[in-house]
Amino acid sequence: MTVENPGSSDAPAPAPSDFIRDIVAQHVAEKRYAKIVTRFPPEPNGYLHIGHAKAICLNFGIARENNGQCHLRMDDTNPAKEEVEYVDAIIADVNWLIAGWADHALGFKAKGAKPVLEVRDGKPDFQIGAVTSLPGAEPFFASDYFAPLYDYALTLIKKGKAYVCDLSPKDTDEYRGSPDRPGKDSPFRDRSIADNLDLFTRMKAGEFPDAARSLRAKIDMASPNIWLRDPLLYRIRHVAHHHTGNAWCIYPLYDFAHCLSDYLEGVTHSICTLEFVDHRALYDWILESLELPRTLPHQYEFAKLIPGYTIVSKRKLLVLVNEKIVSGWDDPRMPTLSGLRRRGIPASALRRFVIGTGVTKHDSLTDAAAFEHAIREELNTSSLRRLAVLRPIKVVLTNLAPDQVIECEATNNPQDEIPTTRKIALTREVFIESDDFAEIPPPKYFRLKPGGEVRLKYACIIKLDEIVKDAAGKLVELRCTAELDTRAGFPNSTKKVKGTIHWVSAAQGIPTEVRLYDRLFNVAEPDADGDFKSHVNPQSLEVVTAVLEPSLAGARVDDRYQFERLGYFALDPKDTSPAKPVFNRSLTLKDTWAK
RNA sequence: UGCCUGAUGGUGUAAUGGUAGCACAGGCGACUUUGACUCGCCUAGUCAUGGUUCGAAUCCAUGUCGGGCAGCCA
Repeated sequence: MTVENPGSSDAPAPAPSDFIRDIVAQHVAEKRYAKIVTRFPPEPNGYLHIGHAKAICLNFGIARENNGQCHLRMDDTNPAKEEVEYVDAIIADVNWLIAGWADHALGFKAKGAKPVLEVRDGKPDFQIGAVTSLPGAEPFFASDYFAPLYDYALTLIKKGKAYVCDLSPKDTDEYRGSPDRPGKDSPFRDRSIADNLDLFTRMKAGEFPDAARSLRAKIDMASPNIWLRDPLLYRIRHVAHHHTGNAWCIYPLYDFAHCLSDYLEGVTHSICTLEFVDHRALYDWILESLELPRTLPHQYEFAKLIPGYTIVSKRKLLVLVNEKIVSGWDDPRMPTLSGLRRRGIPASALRRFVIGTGVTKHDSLTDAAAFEHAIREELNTSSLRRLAVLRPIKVVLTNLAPDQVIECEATNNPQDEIPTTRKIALTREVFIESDDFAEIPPPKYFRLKPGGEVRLKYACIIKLDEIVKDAAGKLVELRCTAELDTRAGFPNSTKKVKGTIHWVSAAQGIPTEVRLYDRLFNVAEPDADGDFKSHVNPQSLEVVTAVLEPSLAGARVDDRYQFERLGYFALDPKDTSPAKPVFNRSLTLKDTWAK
């Protein structure tokens, strides 16, 4: 996935400055690079989540702001964990998240384009095929570089900087020492270059079983930095790879593959999270040891986003999926991009949030309220107001004839500069929210109560006359009088009552199902005690019956709605059918009364 | 007890030797045919101790506390 940035009159909004952007800006001022190139390199072993959104916005954002390019690259060097399903999901998620930036040309390369190995100054060099814009574009794959990577390994061996080691995984561990105790040299460390070349070639040829041998960098077994204690570069794995099939039985490890993939793609700024700080010395060592002809990339690290009330570890999210605690990776309660998308969260809100958290070098827990605020800010301006009643109770307006229909005008979005309206029908029988009636009201209850008055939004004020119950004492209906002269345009239209509630005509409403989501966990740091499963919020999903105003029959998956006084809702893209719309609640409205 | 790295209101951040600011959250009030939105006001902070300096969140020293690193994972 790479696309040249053609520049645009629609310049990106000024991004808040941060220490990485400051570094890039300085490099641009120095004209250190011909073009700024970044990359977003997920391993396709799971779905992208909100933490990745930050890395995506950072990398694609920096490229965009500097007229550069950002590559979506599958960091697929471990075939045992990776699947095509994940590759496809990652592509879809990235496309969704940066869709609003697509005109700025980011990240995909021409379909089928492969890097081309060249020789420059007697050394192997590498050129990416032409980059292009969508459609038909595809992401980069680290596995596309297996051949040149193998050649670089050979070069390292020839320089005496790498050797084939026969130590078992267990012994390798043993020899590595510990943080406060130096390691000791492998007995195979001083093999001749010829032997190493022979052995490594045979490793590639498949002569040895898994883990029988490995290729290691020859650095320093006593280094205080553990990652410099002769780290493994290649391991033997007789397993098919999702992208390269059975072409290889040796696979490079992250540290070897990553820096060289960056180099091959012409990446200038390789931005990753803090846990790789210790790896930077190795990143540089490999690149420098190879004495490469072109400008080298450099690694910069930032603190990952840790949102409250959820978990983002792929391994643990997988547990939620496998143990069916959620319905799948795209369950609307999941912090995955696909889950958030299905829940109805706009990509723009996610971008607004992650950009707003800033970029620093210290870990921090981000308040869930900050995310919710970003979502409401987006949705408040863009969503269509509609009336929908959850857990309905029936109200009979006794002074209306059974077939009487009173047309009322409702505003579609009061935030619009010139708001449009639609017609809704007031009929003798309507539904109201059961929460909007209390037989024994708490203090300061503004809604419907015995002897009380309340306004039906966009219609008129009603007065409660009688509460009808069945033999068992269960509420059957509320009998009220409609004060028709309090409608808009009538003499008493300005009459004030404390409460205004929403409603839907019983005759015209659409009965359906609405899914109410809440936080998946009931504590801010679910895994603080290592037992996240015990903190799952049992009320994170509630399915309720609802009645929707008739215009919602034409609801579209891409539209966002605010059910007035309830929150923001969107059609569930999976479970909605023409016969039955299913709405997901993306988020409630802010509710100061609930406190 | 090795190496790396960090510390600013409750939370997230800005200030790059010169008035500690912004946002979220919280509180009070105004407005309101959404207890929403919007608007106004308020609460609250530089880890500690020294030093350099006319002046320190920023530079230096020491300490304290936190995070990361010992996969043939990324």
